[in-house]
Amino acid sequence: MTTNPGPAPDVRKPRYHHGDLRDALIAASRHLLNEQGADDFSLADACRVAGVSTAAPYKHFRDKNEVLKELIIIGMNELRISGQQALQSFGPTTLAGMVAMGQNYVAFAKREPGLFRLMFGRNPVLKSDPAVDTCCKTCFGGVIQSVADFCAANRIDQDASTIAVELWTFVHGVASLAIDGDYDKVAPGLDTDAMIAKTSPRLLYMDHA
Amino acid sequence: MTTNPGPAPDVRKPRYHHGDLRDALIAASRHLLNEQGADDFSLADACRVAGVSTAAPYKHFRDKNEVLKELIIIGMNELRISGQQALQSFGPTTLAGMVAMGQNYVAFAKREPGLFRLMFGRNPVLKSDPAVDTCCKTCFGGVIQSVADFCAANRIDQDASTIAVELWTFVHGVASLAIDGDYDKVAPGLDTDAMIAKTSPRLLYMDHA
DNA sequence: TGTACATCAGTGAACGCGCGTTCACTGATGTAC
DNA sequence: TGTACATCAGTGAACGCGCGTTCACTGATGTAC
Repeated sequence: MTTNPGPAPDVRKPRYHHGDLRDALIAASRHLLNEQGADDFSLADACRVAGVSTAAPYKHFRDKNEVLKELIIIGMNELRISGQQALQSFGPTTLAGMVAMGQNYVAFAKREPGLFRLMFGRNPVLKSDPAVDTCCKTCFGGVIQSVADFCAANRIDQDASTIAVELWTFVHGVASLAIDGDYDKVAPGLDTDAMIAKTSPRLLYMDHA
Repeated sequence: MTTNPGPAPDVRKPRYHHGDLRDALIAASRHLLNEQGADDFSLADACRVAGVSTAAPYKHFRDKNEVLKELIIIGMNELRISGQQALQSFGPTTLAGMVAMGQNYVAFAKREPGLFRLMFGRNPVLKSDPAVDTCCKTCFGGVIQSVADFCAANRIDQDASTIAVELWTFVHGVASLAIDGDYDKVAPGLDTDAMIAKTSPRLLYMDHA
């Protein structure tokens, strides 16, 4: 705001008050989650990355699960929004838009494999949280609505939510096998974007259109 | 063999020598894996189930990873064999056979979710083991060969291994979303067998046959 | 058939480790006067 | 503008816990004589 803001506080030197530890811990946790896997993640590691003591998080989060819950919500929102953007960029009722949304799903998983596994892995304690639950349903519901719109616009005479679940299932399979390294065993270097583009028309009953 | 074998050793009473601890530990580990999740599995738990001290496994396995590796190999073999059986029971080049193989894959995952996640989850240390690697490739390769045979017999003019990977991807997506409870959020009570039966013809280019 | 002995599958106690969480504390910051 | 004080985000030491693994041992079993 001012032209001469004075000497900025030296950010390199650790200060007693971090200033934005909450966000820093979320960022550190997210980074570690993706870097070293969802199973091995420890809050203590995140503290080390953020440069604070292991007791510091408890000033901002009730416990470790609160951090993980927030990460799930953040991830679900980002996945939903980026999916909608991918869809809109090609037109919400176009095959290309559907393909882009699927490719975006897999790109997200590849970019943030640990976060993706946290979001979709079995974890009843985290997923039964009302805020998390709502967020997941909003994300998945958005996909289904998009496919429903597509079906209506393209006069596809099938139950839209059935097709949506099938499409979701397929791209989720792609994402899972890709980030878990299972494709490497039998189809190394597989072009998952191409596979999604090739498969989507069949799943959407547009193979012979 | 004898008509009067004499008093059998009381199996209920724990003996000093277990007799078949190796198999018992594998069985206990498998049970716990499926019961309480792959992430939380501990060898100490398996020892408790088997009724031995936590040092006992080291007479039969080098370390915990050796147990997990063996479980992956066992699971992969069972999955491969049961898949072939499902296929054969309907005829190896029939659509019904393909569907049955896919349904068998998902049934396996639902029956043994922990083992399934261990088999397919990211775990470079375990999966880089030569025996495990070979076993995985044999299992996946068998599926691809089966789909190739199907394509050849049904004069499907597409690359068989591409179709095989697509089919595998889809059923893997079904299995993952089912056992991780993600379907529950948006499609509770989903009939996954029906979905596989409904989707397979499209994936196999037999929709309008 | 009975005895001495080698084998080795089990024990149980101990180790070091890293974790999540708690606790009394400390010191930087903002505000009231 | 300067000072007293409340606030509260941080510290660091400690806790209990369960884990994987090692170790010297023990006792059941099979075999040689």
